[in-house]
Amino acid sequence: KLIQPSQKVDSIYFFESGFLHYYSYSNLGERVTLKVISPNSCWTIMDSFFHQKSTMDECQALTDVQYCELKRSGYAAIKSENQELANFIQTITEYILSAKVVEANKNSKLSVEERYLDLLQNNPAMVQEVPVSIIASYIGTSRETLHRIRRKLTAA
Amino acid sequence: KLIQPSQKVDSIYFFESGFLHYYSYSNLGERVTLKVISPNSCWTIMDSFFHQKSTMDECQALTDVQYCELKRSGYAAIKSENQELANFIQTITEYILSAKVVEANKNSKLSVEERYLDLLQNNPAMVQEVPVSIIASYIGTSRETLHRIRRKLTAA
DNA sequence: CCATTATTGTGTCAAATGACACAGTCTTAA
DNA sequence: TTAAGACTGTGTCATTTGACACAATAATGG
Repeated sequence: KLIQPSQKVDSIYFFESGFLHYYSYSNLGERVTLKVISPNSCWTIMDSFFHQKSTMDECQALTDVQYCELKRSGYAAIKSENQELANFIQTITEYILSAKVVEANKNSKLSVEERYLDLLQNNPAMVQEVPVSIIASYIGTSRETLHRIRRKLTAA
Repeated sequence: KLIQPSQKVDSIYFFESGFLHYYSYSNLGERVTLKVISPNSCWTIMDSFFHQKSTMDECQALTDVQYCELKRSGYAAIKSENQELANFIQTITEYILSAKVVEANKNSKLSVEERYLDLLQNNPAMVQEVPVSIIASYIGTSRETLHRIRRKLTAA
């Protein structure tokens, strides 16, 4: 539990290298992977960052990680700097929002196996470096079922 | 196919009454419900609206519908009106983005049955007025499995 | 009012999945 | 080098699910 136990998140992070595991627990106590954060990506727990709420989720490094941090005060400063920067941030926010919806819709349309194939295509490094059990939870299935899928794929 | 066949979406809509079915097709040709739009909510296909792309999804009214429309030009006009309105839109966008992520994370943690119970709690009108087959597709299961869940619930 | 269609309820059965158990492999630290 | 721990591979089995088929019940349109 290196990065977040159950606290307020006051920064946006940019990860230069390494993989992180963002997860939570279902009401049956089972750990659910919400996201695996890959290198060269921005991330924060938005609900906590925007609304200054404490989160119940957790995040921990799966490998060594290098990252930069933009504090809330820095974010606010950029927004109030001038109109252009504010507009730029608005554009980015719209972009991320749109991408989130597209991603959610894509997942609705894909089976577990298709999600795995999609991962293999778009993020092979993640498949290699992150434990199978976490990948399985991320695509919404059990370790064993993911293993069956992989066995089938190598057979072909 | 009353509202969108496969075209560009140039407006944000506000629905005053009625339910809409937003759906797409998997690569096996099976129809997948992406969202059921309830009354008193705002909606658009963001990827199409923000990036002026054409969508492959479809949307049709399930009941009589009353709505308002904000065209892209109107949206741009509001944003450029003055700094306060632009900031307000930024705040709303951040809010929606955060809510989307929270919703996606919640769904990851819930089983099909829990999603149905959640719907019953938070949107009983939708459960009553929208066909079971569409509700089933929306929560990610078959018509029959949803039926089994409902049978079990009424038995208890 | 009847006929047609859409939607819902239900049973059966094959297929997919998750849980469990355990063996194999790899890494790490003493 | 060995022991411990973590992760992976794999088989079995009970449960769940989806697909199919069809009856029952609305809803709709002449």
